[in-house]
Amino acid sequence: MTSVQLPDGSIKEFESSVTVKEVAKSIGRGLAKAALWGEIDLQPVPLDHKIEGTKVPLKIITNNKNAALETMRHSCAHVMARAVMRIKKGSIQLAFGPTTDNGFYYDFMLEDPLTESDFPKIEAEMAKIIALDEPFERLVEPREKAVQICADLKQEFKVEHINEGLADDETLSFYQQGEFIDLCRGPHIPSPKQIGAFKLMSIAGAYWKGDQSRQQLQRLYATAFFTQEELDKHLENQEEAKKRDHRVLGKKLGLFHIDEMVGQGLVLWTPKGAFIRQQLQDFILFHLRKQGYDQVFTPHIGKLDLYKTSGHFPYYEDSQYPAIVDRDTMSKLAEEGCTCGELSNQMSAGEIDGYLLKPMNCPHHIKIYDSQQRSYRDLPLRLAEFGTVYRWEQSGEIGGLTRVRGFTQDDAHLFVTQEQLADELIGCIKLVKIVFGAMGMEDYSVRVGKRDPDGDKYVGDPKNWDLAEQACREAAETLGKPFTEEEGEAAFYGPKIDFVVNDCLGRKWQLGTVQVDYNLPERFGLTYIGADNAPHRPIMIHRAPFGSMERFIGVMIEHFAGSFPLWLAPEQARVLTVSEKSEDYGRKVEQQLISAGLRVTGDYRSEKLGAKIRDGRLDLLPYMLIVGPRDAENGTVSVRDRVEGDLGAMPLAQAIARFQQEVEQKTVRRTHDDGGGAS
RNA sequence: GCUGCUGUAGCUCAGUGGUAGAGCACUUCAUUGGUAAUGAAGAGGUCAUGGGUUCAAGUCCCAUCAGUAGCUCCA
Repeated sequence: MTSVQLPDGSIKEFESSVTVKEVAKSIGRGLAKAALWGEIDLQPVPLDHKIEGTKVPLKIITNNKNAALETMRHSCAHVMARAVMRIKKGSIQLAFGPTTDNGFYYDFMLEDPLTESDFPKIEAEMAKIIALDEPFERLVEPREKAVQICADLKQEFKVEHINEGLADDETLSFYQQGEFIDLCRGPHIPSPKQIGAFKLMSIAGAYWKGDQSRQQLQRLYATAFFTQEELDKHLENQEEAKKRDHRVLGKKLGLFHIDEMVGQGLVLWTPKGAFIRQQLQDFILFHLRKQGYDQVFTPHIGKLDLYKTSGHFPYYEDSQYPAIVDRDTMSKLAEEGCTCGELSNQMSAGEIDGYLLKPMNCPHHIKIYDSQQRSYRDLPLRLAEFGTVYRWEQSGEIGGLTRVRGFTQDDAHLFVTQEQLADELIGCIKLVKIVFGAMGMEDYSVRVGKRDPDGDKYVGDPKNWDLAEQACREAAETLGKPFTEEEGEAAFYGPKIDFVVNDCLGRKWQLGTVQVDYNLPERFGLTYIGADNAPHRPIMIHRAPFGSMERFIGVMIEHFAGSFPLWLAPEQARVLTVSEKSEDYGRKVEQQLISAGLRVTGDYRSEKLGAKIRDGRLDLLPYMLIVGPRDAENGTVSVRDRVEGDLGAMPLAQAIARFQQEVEQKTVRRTHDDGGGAS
């Protein structure tokens, strides 16, 4: 008599000993098919494991749970580490080897560093280890013994981790497979044969415990799946994702250029990309006017004094372009043999003045606020500017449009009273909603950053902070989608709401942001005269629905996979002539469309129609207008739609009306094969 | 900034120490066609930059610049 207790507490009874597989079968055929292995008391057991006894606690692990995949991948990480230890000479320190969304990695410190040329050897060794089919055996040891084991293995990271990271654990578990033993919480798969297919992906540097001041380790990335088909599918998806990468599409579609000679992270907008950017600006401007914003312009530089008052200099000096010093001062300093360090010290001390390329727009806007006396009747004052700012981002961090050194924020600063704060925040959120809504971007996450209750770095009255955090929360609620509240994520000057999207490779980027600020009004001594005829301190809201035009457009290119909706497409339609005989009619059609306000070009080459259509498809044109003798005779165009394909001939006026309506309504139409939006 | 990889024609890439290559794009000519590639010819290069090794360097070594995967950072 054997009985098994399932995770839901139910008991299954059997006449004699049973295998895990048989238990699964007794529950259902589907489960038996999906079952990969069992788990008894955290110990994985294979499907043919014989269960005996009463009330044996059994969990059946299936393929359709991510947990199974993660367990298998983590076991594969052990196999990989074991293979590396067999292959590489010299000392090898193991760090951590967790799973990630797409696979797993293991961190090593090696005397003989890894390179990609080691991959085939490591993969072959892994295959050998898997073929041996040795189980992962769990060992539980008391602290002292555990430390001793790691010390004997000369695994100093593990010793440190037991003493610090796992200081509260009385016992520690290890998993051993053949000669390889590793401190590990588990669980593992019952047999390495469960690792269906694996592949080493890349090597990268990573700091021990994520701390830049600690040792830099080598991180070996890999992935694994239960079947070769799944791995192949994954690799194919990765390839597809690369094709919609905005850096690839930007080049292919001629949207922007970044030139070595101009400088790292400095974007040159080509006509097509500039057009898209202008459309987006016009779009948001329309809504800003409706919401009572005032547009301003401010210069790209400002005196150091401005940033000393704001507190951005010298505190953020390292992430700014060096200050601009006037010519006379510069030559005097050069004669004195002044070093960069001295120059910087003198600047912070205020001994010499200079100008900074603006790293943000707020100080300039504050000075506009402060340029006249303000009454409570003037508030809220909303100053908006597409303000270009420059930041000295670390060289290794720069890439494409998503992290650059010069970028334009769709910035605005709202000067409000405490009573107005909540409503104004809701207004800001509304704009963000309009932006994401117009793009059909639904897949973004919202984070409300609150102060750390134990922190002491925050400026402003705690009572006002409570009100502001509450206001942020309520504003976020108006989005009608879930958001996270994160303690300690607020800036020191106020709470904020951030909007984060993923790019085509799964990296997260913050786009829109709405931030409450108690600090700058204080530092600049801003006031307004209240109804009580006494001066009061306004509160500032910094907000940018797009975030930066560069980053937003980068993410947007990937979201649409380059197939922009008609209102954003730089080239909305192209006239294709069937032969040169129809060129006159084609040019007439092109001209009429242009007169109707559409962005249209013509392809009058002596190519075959098929070739012209192919080129148009590759350029991701929303519409192609095919004209031949038949159309010339009937005054029609044959419309080829990016989504629907050939729509047949229709009168030119009908086609124009259709396009104008689609532009007017900012319709977002998605083809089925463009992935449905990675962002 | 750090670790790994990469840099060859406008683009995508081949080229393991011995005369610089392909496809696409471009130009010209022929062709005049109805929904994803007509044919032929031509032009196009300081092999990222600067040093070094060698009889000889696109190829090997070093440095710099840039790109890239990741780490760290991001007012």
